[in-house]
Amino acid sequence: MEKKSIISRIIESGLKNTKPRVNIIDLLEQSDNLMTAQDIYESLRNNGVSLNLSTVYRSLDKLTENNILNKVMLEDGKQALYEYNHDIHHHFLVCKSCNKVKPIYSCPLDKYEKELEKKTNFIITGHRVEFYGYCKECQRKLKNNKTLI
Amino acid sequence: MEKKSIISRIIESGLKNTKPRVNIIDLLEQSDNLMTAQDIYESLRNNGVSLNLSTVYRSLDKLTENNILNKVMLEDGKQALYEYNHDIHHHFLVCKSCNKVKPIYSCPLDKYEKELEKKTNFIITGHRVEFYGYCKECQRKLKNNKTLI
DNA sequence: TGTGCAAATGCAAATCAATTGCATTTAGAA
DNA sequence: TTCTAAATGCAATTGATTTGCATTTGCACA
Repeated sequence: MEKKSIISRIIESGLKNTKPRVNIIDLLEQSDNLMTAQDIYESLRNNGVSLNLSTVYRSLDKLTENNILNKVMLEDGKQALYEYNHDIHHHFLVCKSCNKVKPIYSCPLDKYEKELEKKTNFIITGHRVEFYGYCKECQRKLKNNKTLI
Repeated sequence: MEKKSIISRIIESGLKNTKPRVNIIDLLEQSDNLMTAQDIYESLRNNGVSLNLSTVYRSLDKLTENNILNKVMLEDGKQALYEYNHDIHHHFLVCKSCNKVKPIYSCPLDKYEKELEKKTNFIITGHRVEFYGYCKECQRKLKNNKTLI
């Protein structure tokens, strides 16, 4: 995404257009992988952007609040992951060996969710689904080494 | 569950039968709600059981490793929750207002999971689903107060 | 029924992600 | 250009969880 529309998204949210925010959004928008606050901090530093880790955390909070980014907590619950919010409903497929996280852009739950609302009297506003397993590469490693890393 | 079968489960796992472990399993087995390590620690202390918080954490780890308990990480990712493992596949319905967590004993994903395995070449070993929304009681509060707690 | 030893515990200190207080800087409205 | 709320940097703090180490305990085996 060009810088201009990143800046628009920031400003339309009522946030100030600052370098750390533009850099963070830009980085996540380019990235194929979800990133932790620390990942983001290091990646930007390595690319000559000077900023503070607490600024990264504060920016991520604001940008997540304003739906420019998504915050994702996987099963291990160690660190939060962030992704650019493309406004496309999706879930994740997580490899338990290499920890790669792959988005899945189909969702089997729409009908089920409606049923569940009726059955439970809840108003359901969202759901979270993750699949855990082993990716093709790690399956191959398993075959060769008889052991997963 | 009677103490005897709790002890059997511990011993069958190759763990030592200790008071903290029996107490923790017993508590979670009785409990209607998922509990944090802190919850468990306080509840046992209040019932006259003397034990240390780090013992609670270490016990929870061992008992989770051995599938006697389940560790659950919700979206907020603040504290881990634990439940007795009844070996019945289930998911959760979480109220975003009062944070109540309700287990759901139906699962819409079996067929979908198989499709996904084919499509992605992953071997899928498990999945996690949570629904987020507002429970009946909190909906009522919303109506009355025009604001959720 | 005692003995030995690995496993478990208690306690204090450490870790690690994330948050906060406060002084300084900055974006952007007027 | 000026002004002010918002954002940042830095250091200190928090809160959940983990770890090191000395002590205790469960339990296998004599």
